[in-house]
Amino acid sequence: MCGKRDTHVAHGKTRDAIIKAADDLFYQQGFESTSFADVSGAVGISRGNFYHHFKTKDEILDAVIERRVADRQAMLETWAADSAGPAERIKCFIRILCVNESKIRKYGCPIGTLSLELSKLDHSASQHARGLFDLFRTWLRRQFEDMGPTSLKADAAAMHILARSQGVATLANAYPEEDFLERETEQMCAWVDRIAPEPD
Amino acid sequence: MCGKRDTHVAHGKTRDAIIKAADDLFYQQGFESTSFADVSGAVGISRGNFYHHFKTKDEILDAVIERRVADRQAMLETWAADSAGPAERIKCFIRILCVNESKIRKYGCPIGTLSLELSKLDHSASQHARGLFDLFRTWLRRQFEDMGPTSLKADAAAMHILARSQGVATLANAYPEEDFLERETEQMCAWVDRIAPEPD
DNA sequence: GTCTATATAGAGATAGAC
DNA sequence: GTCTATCTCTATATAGAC
Repeated sequence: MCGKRDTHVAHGKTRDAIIKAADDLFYQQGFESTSFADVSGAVGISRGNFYHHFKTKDEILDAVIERRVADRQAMLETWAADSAGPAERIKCFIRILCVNESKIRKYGCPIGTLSLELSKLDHSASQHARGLFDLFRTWLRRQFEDMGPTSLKADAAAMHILARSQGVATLANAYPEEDFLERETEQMCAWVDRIAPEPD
Repeated sequence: MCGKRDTHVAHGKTRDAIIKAADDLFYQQGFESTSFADVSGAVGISRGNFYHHFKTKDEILDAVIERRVADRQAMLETWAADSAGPAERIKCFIRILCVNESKIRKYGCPIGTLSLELSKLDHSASQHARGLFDLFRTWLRRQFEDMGPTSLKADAAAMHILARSQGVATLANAYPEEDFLERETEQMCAWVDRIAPEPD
């Protein structure tokens, strides 16, 4: 109809500000321990105003997940556009651990920690949050497929890289003082090179 | 003085029952979202009685962590006693993922999820909880040392195995339907064999 | 040691004025 | 669209009887 904007609701600066603030706070403090007061305080609006934009806390959560999906999707597209081959693209993924090192040390992985928290809360948005993993899984699988025949199935390789990234993030959070994050990412990159078939 | 019991307070069946119930609930629901009502309900006592045993919620948390430490320590000692060489012992560690598969799928790793939650809550018991990781890290390091000269430093190898276990647990929680847990643990065992020096 | 109140604070959520 | 005021529920924690 009016071009670019295909998503249902995107109106309002305040709404976007709420989502942005909630995104940060959910990451830093966790979903459950972040209150409306925290978010509205961060945005600089009253608690009452809140409910004009979101009827429930779960609605904000959904919006935050959507925001994260859009953000990561854009990131993946950038890598796909910028990098030479599939191996190099996969290494881009691995290196976000280094790029976001300080945040990961403080708060862990934004996707993994949210997934675990919602799982424990037995929250209905658990599946929605898993879509974030799906995004990376599918993208990684695609890259491994593009590599040609590898020793491991493309999806298994994708899950392997995902799992190792998650583990590194969790331990980097528990042991923030280590240089272990860099060491592990290098090992992971070496692993990618090892399973990649030699170029003709 | 009276032999075995060297820890300060161990009196009381009710106290132990509270710790046990809290341990389970903290694992299943998370620390923050577990209320006194939940725990006292599970034990079958009144909320008021609670405060005769624990003055604050943080005190229960400390007791739960202590309980987990003791439990894991006993487990490690069993493996050290039962298994032939260091490589076999390390594989015992790796295989707890399989042994506890159904719980891990539902709730993740009890150590990793607690560590991440307390980290996000910026909770003072965060360091205490890291002691659980330390336990495994030190034990694993010891096993790698006992292997003789390996391609990786013993502590780096220990952290590597810890990280991969954490990652597998997180993804197994997000994707409970996969047989990916088994595949990954086999890969990890193969990795251990690969870095182990050949027996003379 | 266990119970029944109760105090207090904070959460999510609503109503209605501007 | 934003505000203040308020409702309701639940959480941790306390007091005091048995």
